[in-house]
Amino acid sequence: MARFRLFDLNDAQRAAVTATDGPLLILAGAGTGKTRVITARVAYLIGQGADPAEIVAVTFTNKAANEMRARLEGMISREQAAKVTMSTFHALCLRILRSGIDRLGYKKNFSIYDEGDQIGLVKKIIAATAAKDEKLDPNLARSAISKAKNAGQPLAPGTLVRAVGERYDLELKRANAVDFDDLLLLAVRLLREQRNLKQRWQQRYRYLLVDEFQDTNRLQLDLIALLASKHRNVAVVGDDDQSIYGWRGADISNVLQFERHFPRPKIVTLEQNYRSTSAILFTANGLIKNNPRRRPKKLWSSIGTGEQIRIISCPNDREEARFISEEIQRNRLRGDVRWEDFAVLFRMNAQSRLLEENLRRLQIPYRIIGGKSFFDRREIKDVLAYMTVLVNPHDDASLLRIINTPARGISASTTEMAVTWSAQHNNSLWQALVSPEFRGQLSARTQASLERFVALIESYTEAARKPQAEPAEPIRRLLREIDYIAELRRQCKTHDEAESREENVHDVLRDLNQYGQRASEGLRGFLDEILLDQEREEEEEDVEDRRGVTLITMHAAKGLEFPHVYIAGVEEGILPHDRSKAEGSLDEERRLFYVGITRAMRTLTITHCYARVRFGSSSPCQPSSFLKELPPDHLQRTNLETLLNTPVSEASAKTGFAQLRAALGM
DNA sequence: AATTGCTAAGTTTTT
DNA sequence: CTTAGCAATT
Repeated sequence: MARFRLFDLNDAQRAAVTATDGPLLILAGAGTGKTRVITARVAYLIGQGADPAEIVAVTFTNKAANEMRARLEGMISREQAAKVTMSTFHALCLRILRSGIDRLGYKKNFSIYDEGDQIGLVKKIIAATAAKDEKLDPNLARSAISKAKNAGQPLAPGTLVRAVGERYDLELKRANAVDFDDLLLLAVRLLREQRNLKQRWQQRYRYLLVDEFQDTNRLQLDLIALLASKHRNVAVVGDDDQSIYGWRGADISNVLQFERHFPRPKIVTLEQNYRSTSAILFTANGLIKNNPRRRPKKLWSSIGTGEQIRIISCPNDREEARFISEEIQRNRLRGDVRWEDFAVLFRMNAQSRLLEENLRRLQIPYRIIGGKSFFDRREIKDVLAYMTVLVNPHDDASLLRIINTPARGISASTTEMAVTWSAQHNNSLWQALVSPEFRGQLSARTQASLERFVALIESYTEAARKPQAEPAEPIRRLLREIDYIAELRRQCKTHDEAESREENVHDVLRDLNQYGQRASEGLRGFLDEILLDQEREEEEEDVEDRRGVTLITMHAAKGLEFPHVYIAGVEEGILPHDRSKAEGSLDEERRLFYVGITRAMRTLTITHCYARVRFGSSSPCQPSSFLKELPPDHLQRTNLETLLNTPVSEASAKTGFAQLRAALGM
C-alpha cells in the first residue's frame, strides 16, 4: 500500500498526481518538485488499484530513471516498484526492436552505432560519393542526417547530403546496425507497420508518464502517441522555459501545442518553487517574460527575499576568474559552507580553463562536469569492438577498429581492398575476409594473416555468445591470446598511463561479469547497456571525488541546484552566443540563461567582462543584452574595482549571513 | 608504423 | 592560444 501522503503535496501537485485519466500536461517550473510529483503519481495510481506492470515512466537519461526508481522505492514496496517500467526513450525502443526488428529486415543481434561509428561511416561514404570538387564536412553531414530522422523530414532532394544520407542508411542496414536515432525511428516504424505489435505494446501500458517533455523531438512524440493511443492516459511533465536542446532536435511545440497532439487535456501548472529565494525567482521571471512563445507561469517561493543578485563588471576574463575563485575561498573560510555548495556556470567548456587555474592555485578542490568519457578511451573502445564483432561480425565499424589491433600483418591497403570489395559486392567487410575470391587477390603472406584473424574470431564466437555465469572469461582468453595488454603497455609513454589503461580494460571485464550476475541477455545485452548508459562511470568518479566546487556548463547544469551560484562570462556573443543570432535561436539562449539563474538556491552572482582572450588575443566585449532585461528590483550592479576597494568588515559580513540564515529559517 | 609539422577552426551534447 | 585532423616524412 502507498506510504505517501497526498496532503504533503501542494494543491497543484496534488491535482497533477490525482488526475489519473486522460491526457495531462504538467507544466513544472524549475524547482517545483517535478520528480516528487511523478513518483507520487505512480504511487497513487498503484494505490488506486493500477497494476504496477502497466505503468511506464519514460525519461531522457538513465540517471533520471534511476533516481525516480529510488524515490519510488521510498513510497511503495520494492517488489511493486520493480514492476514499474522506468526507462529512457532509447532503452524502451531497444526493447521494442529486440523483439521485433526482424520484421524490418534486420537480424536480432544488430549492433548500435555511436557517434564515432557514425562519423566513420559518413566519412567513408563521402569519400566514395562526392565528386572531386565537392566538399562536405562529415560532422555536419552526420548531424543533418540525424536531425532529418528526428524531425521525420527527408533531406533536401538532389543534394549531396541526401545522397550520403541514403547510402548511410543502406550501409548501416548491411552492417546489421542501427544508430541512436534509428532506435526511435525504427521502433516507431515497427509499431506503425505491425498492427499486432502495436496492439501488444498499447495494451501493455495503461499509464504513460513522460519526463522532460520539453526536450522531446517529433519521433519521441510519435512514439508516445502510438503507445498512448489505446488508453489515452498520458501524463507529460515539462517546462517550455527550460527547453534548451532545440539544436539537437527537441521541438518546443510539443509543449506549446500539446492540445493539438492530445485533445482536451488537463493542464496543471506548478509554480511554487522549493529551491530559491524570492529575489532569484523574481529576477528569473523578469527575464523569461521576454520570450514571446511560452506558456505563462510565474515562480514564487516562501523561502524569503534573500540576498540581492549581484552583477559584477570585470575588466577582463583573468580578473573575473580570479575574483570568483578568491571569493569562493573567502566565503568558504568564513565557515558554514562547504566547497560543494558552490558552482560556477558558463556557456562554453573553454571558459573553465581560467577558473581551473585559479582554483588550483588556491588549492580549492573542484570537479568539472562534462568532458571526455571513459568510453571514448582507446582501450575501452578496442575491447568493446572485439565483443561487438563476436556478437555481430558484419558490424564494419567495430571490425575495422580491431582488424589490425594489435598489428597482425593486415595492412591499411589490404583493409582498403577489402572495403572496396565489400562495397562492390554489397556485402559486409567480414564477408570479404572470408571470401575465397577476395583472398585470392592477396599475397600468400597476407592471406595467412587474414586466415589467422578469421580463425581467431570464429574460435571465440560460440563461447562469447553463449550465456554463462562468467561472460568475461572468453573475452579474457581472447585478449590473452592476442597479447592485447602487452601491446597496450608498449604504446604508453609513462608507467602511470600504462597502469591506468590496463586498469580500464580490467574494469570493463569486471563490469561484464557483474552484468552476467544480474541479467541473462549475455554479451549483447551488456553492450546494449553500455551504449545506452555511458554516464555510469562518471557516477563512480563522483562518489570518490564528490567534494569540491562544481564547474559546469549551463546545459549540463539543468536539473541541478547549488546554494551559491556564479554565472561567468555573461557577454554579448557568448550568452547569447554569436551563432544563435544567425540561427534565430535567441529565445533558446534566454532560456539557457534562465536555467542558469534558477540553479541558485541562496545567492547568485553574475559576472561579465569588458575584455576577453578569444582565439589567442584579447578582444573587447559588451555585457549581454539579457542583463538589460533583468528587473532592477533585486539587483546590485558593481564594478569589480569598486567591490574590492570596499572592505567588508568581519562583523557586517557575519550579520549578513546570519540574516540570510534567519530568512531561510535555518 | 610512428612521429612531425602544417592548416584550419573555434557552442551547447541527455542517448 | 589550443587542438584536431591530415599529409608528409623518417
